[in-house]
Amino acid sequence: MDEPWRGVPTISQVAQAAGVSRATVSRAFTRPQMLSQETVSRVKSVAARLGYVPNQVARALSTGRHGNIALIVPDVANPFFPPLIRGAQARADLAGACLFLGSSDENADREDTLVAKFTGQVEGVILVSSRLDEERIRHHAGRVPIVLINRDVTGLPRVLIDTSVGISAAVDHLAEFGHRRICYVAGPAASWSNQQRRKAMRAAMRRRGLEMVAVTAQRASFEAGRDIVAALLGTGATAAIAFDDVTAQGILVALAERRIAVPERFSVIGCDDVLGATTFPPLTTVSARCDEAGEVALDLLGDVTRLKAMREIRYVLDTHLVVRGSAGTVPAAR
Amino acid sequence: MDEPWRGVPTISQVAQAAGVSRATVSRAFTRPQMLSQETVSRVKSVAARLGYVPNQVARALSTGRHGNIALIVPDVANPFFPPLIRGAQARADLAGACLFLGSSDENADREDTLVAKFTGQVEGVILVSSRLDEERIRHHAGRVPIVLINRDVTGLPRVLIDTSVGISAAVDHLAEFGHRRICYVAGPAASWSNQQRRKAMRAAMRRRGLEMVAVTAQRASFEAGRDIVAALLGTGATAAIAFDDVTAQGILVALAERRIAVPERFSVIGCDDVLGATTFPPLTTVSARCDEAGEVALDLLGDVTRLKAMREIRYVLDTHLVVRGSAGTVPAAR
DNA sequence: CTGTTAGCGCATTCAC
DNA sequence: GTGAATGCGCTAACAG
Repeated sequence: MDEPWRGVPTISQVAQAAGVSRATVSRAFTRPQMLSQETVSRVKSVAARLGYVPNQVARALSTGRHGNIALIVPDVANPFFPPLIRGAQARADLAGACLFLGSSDENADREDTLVAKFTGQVEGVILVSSRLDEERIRHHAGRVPIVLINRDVTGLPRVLIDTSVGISAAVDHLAEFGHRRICYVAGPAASWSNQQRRKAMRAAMRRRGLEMVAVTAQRASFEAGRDIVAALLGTGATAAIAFDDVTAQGILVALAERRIAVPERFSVIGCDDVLGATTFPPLTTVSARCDEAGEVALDLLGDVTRLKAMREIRYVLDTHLVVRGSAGTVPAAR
Repeated sequence: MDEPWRGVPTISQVAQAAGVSRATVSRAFTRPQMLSQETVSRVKSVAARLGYVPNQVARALSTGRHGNIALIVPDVANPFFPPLIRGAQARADLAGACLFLGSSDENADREDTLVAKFTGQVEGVILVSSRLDEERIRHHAGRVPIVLINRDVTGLPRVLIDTSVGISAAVDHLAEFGHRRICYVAGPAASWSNQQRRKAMRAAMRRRGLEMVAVTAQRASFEAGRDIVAALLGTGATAAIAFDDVTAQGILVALAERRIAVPERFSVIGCDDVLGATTFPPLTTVSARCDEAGEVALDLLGDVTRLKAMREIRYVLDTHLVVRGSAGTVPAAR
């Protein structure tokens, strides 16, 4: 069995077998209404018998469009992204498009390489939580339509998950429990989300007249969260709001290892709501609609390529606090 | 700013600007060693100035190869797959290939559609935990090179994660703790892994002279695991081995909700080791090298397409038990 | 070493 | 309604 998959027939073979011209076969697939009912069905049946299927590559070269789009995320393994990918995937299906996936490993250079590799092979790319600097993003945007998720670059279409209201609610929630010194556990410095969350928390804390302290995790990961707790406890804070759920989960486990009960002796709140109630105790968190972000981004990309012009679009998704069991009364006040 | 990304120059423009033929420009990029140093650098500099970049689609049509490969998984959001995707991704990078991602949603028809959509646009496809029946898999394999992961179809190249030794060790582990009636919490019926695990457990139990019972979760998910505990407890078993870690985690949480301490009153062991120590208590599990599976599959696909022949390859990855804290002494024996 | 010629498989003007 | 001709952008013989 040598090269069994090479047996893909071309349009010419179908044309010959059906006794029509290649143009007719082509039209039978792309504009059936231009042909007589009979011709269409005859061509199609012959095509089916031969197992013919239009060559997408050739079609793309001819028409200039193939409907492929690229999605680049910092880390496939981070639970924040799968729902988003799934959302984009669903929309791509609806549009008959295929999705290229790239994982930059939180590395700007790798992300740069990926975009370059995809450009010319896709009709548009979606950059999620891009670690690229503005200049490089603009550079790429000049070569291929780009939609940003969780990155705020003026002039480019972007969908932003605005966690500020959720963060504010989280601070209120903690304040009502009597917490006065709260720590922000920061994520990647290059992350727009991180900057936005930090800023939102600072504002909320100031408004409440509370004292904000901060520690920084090296990376958005379970391990980073676990490693940060010594520093976290050192700040004297009685509660923490973490950059994301995964980091919060790391904190939860490290606290459990130290026999520090949550929320009795320490409260922690996460961000993104990607873990659901799978932690112990179930994590109180700021809910973000990451699946919707993926859907919207793909739709936007469709608009952008269809309109053949890059419009200034800033689509903002809001958030809210999901109260579960990881935040409670401040120890001193018990 | 109208269609700013349309300004991509073609090979002809570069050729003209550099005063050479199109073939020379082509060679400057694909086989520089065929040209004089000087010509190469001159062409490349002109190309760079014009912002030329070879059109991958045209190149693919001409050469018949584009180095794209497709990866189809049942559910991107299931933590089993991201590491695998990441492994494949890494290898694809090394090979200069781009990765198409498809998520079938555990649905055979959708998977079927996806494969068809990708075929003709990729050089090969990797099917992970395919839900397709053998006939359909073979059908597709006749049109495009296919490598299977966790699906055992004779004649097709496949990489299998053999959990039987790990399962056996898990049973031993539980037996040593005094458990005599152990429940297998099954996953998707169409899953090869599920069948394999069930069989391995049955064999191990029989060998030990223990009593095996079983319940079936609708789907491999946290919720399914949580919903199954009533039935699980109803079996009278004192321990459970779950189809995968996610299901096990659901069981853990449901048990916690019922104030049934793990492992004091009930022991649970997972499969895949995709959660690490993120659960409470940390999950004892059968470790599977899912990232390696992705790497191997991609390498295999490379071999297959390079050799232009589909060889019978059956690559088996083994597993072992990772002991953490979710299994312990049987209640009655305490 | 480099230019010339000829397609890759398809969609798309035009004629008929 | 359908066929013949042309080109998408590039690579691959074949010359020279």
